[in-house]
This record gives sequence, structure tokens and C-alpha cells, in this order.
Amino acid sequence: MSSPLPRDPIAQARDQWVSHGWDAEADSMAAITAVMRTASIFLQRADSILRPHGLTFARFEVLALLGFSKRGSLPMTHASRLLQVHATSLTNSVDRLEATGLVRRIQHPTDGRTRLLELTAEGANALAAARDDLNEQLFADSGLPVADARELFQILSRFRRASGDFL
Amino acid sequence: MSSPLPRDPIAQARDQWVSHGWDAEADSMAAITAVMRTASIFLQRADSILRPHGLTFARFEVLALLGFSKRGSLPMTHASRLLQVHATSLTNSVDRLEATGLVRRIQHPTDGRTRLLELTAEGANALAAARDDLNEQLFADSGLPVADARELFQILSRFRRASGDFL
DNA sequence: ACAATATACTTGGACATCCTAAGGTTTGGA
DNA sequence: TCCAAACCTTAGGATGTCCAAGTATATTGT
Repeated sequence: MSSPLPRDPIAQARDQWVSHGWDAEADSMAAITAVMRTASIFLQRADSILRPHGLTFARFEVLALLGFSKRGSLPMTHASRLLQVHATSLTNSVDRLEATGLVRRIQHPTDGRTRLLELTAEGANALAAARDDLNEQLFADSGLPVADARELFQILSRFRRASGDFL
Repeated sequence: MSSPLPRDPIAQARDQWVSHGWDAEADSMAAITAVMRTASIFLQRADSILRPHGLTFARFEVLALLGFSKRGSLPMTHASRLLQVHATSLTNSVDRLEATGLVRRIQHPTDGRTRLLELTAEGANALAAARDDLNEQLFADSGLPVADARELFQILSRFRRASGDFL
């Protein structure tokens, strides 16, 4: 890790792709690899900002989702779909959130199978504090110029739609 | 997961950000969240393509790097920097690659501290097969139009440079 | 009604990755 | 010669993902 490299390693890989004759795949390879690297940069930043709050980005997303829901409660399945993670992953996150008292699992009034997730008062506080920190320390100064952030979001939205994330 | 959602959940989150008055942070939040979601989509695809080869994307990257190096061998540190992962993570990956006979650790001719990584013949074969599959099944039809892939790479390159990945 | 099927969620285990801290070797400069 | 620095591994903890299987409840169709 450490100090900056003299040249972008992904650009180098792209050159290799081209020089081996995989021209058609080179741009895609470079873009995908860059997405993964960028995600890992952001995830590291977010997690380090959230650590003092006892949260990870995955768990923050759960809290944020609950904070935005009208009733303040959501079935696991619904949350799992909106967050686009496996039910087992969500179970895992919720276990930890419940263990630290930020979230509660309650019975669904009519369907005995489903459990509703609900923010506790503590959870609401943790969410507000964490969100403020993320806004200040990550989102407000992400390293993405506004125009780039918008364009990036547009491109990724097209891709995510095409890949079946949403209609 | 399952079926497509009626609306993009990240766009919804963005709306929430705006309606709470965090306009300045909304675009950045949406872009970052979308990057993470996209990375997870790609990682899943890549890993499922590579599983039959006994590889993960992380391990594939190690093989690819060795395959491109002039001498066919690289010090751990050098590889760790180029792949931008922690030395311990690389040790872990290399342990598995060595256990399956795809990579070898050899002595550095002059520096007793450093170990060189080297592809075995088997490793070179595995790399070629895995790379062909990735090219065909992921990169050739990634879901990213060429123009989008290029623009995406440009934006992320600017960001990665700004965040200290390379000069 | 009742059996078959589908849905909701959890559990347990296998993997993988990251991080921190610590320790062994080996270099290389003061 | 001696000490700080560099290179790598080991160990342990925390997280997150996936899969397969299991429990409980609801729904469907006969």
C-alpha cells in the first residue's frame, strides 16, 4: 500500500490486455477492476469513520434504511431486498445490531413468519451521529467532483438496471 | 435479492438525503453507494466464473500480475503494492495458491529478506484458462457499453489518483 | 379439511478479506 | 560494529459472503 505508485497499475493491466490482442475486453476489464479498487477505498474510509460508533458501513445501511421507513419498521425480507444483500447476511448484521441494542426484532401483527426490524431510541441516536460523521468526513469531501459523482451515478444506474437490480 | 425492485433503492436514498437538506452530500452519497453495490455485483460474477478454476478474483489478480511480469517473478512487497492489498492478505492468497501448486515462493538471488513469487507451469495454465473464461463471460459482455466503460474508468482514475493510489 | 408447496428466517460451516500486533531475518547506513 | 529499517510470516479477532439444511408459518389446490 503505502506511497503512491509511479503508474496506475490498472492502466498497466489494460495495456497488457491490449498488447495481447484482447482489445474488445480491455476497457471493460479496466473499468471493472477500477470499480472494485474504488469500492475498497470507500469501504475502508467509511468503516474507519464508523468504527468509533461501533458500526460498519453494512450495518449503517441497515440503520439508515430503518430511519427512512415510514412506520419505522420493516420485514427482514423487505430490508434484504432494498439493501440487496442475502437474507443470511442481513441476519448476521441484525444480530450484531440487536446485540448492541440499536435494533429490535418484533413480531409481525398478522404474519407469524416475518419479523419486523425496528430502531431503538439508541439506534436512532447512533444513526444520527454516524450519519453526520459520514456526511462531514466522507460525503462532503469524497474526492469526487460533483460532476463526476453525478456522471458516475448515471453510468452505474444504467448498469445496475441492465443487470436486474431494479426496473 | 431475487426480482428487480420497482425503484432504484439508491435513488430513493438520495431523495431522502435531499429532503433532509443534505443536498451537498447527496450526489456523493449516491455515487459511493452505487460503486459499492456495483463492485459486489461484479465480484459475485467474477467469483462464480472463477470457482470452477479453483480461484477467486483476488487470487486471479495475483496470477495475472505474475503472468505479466517480465521475469515471471516478483517480490511479495512489489506484488502487494501493485495489487494494493495488505501484505498479510497477499500472504494469505499466496498460501492458497502455493497449496494448489499454482505459484511458488523462491529465494531472492541477492536479498535474503525477500521472497520471489513465481508462476508454476500449472499456474500458467490455470491463468490462461481462467483469463479466457473471464474475458468471454464477464469482460466481453459486462453490461457496460464501451463508452460507459471508458468514461467510468476515466472518472475512477481521477479519483484514485486524487486519493493517492498513484502519481 | 388436508396435503403439497411456498415463504420467512435462522443456523452452522466453509471461505475470504482486512486489521493489528508481534516476531524472525536480513540489510544497509551511521 | 550496531541499530533502525525493510521484508515477510504468524496469530487472532472482526466482518461479510455463500451454501445447505432446518424450523415455523402461510397459502394453494384438490
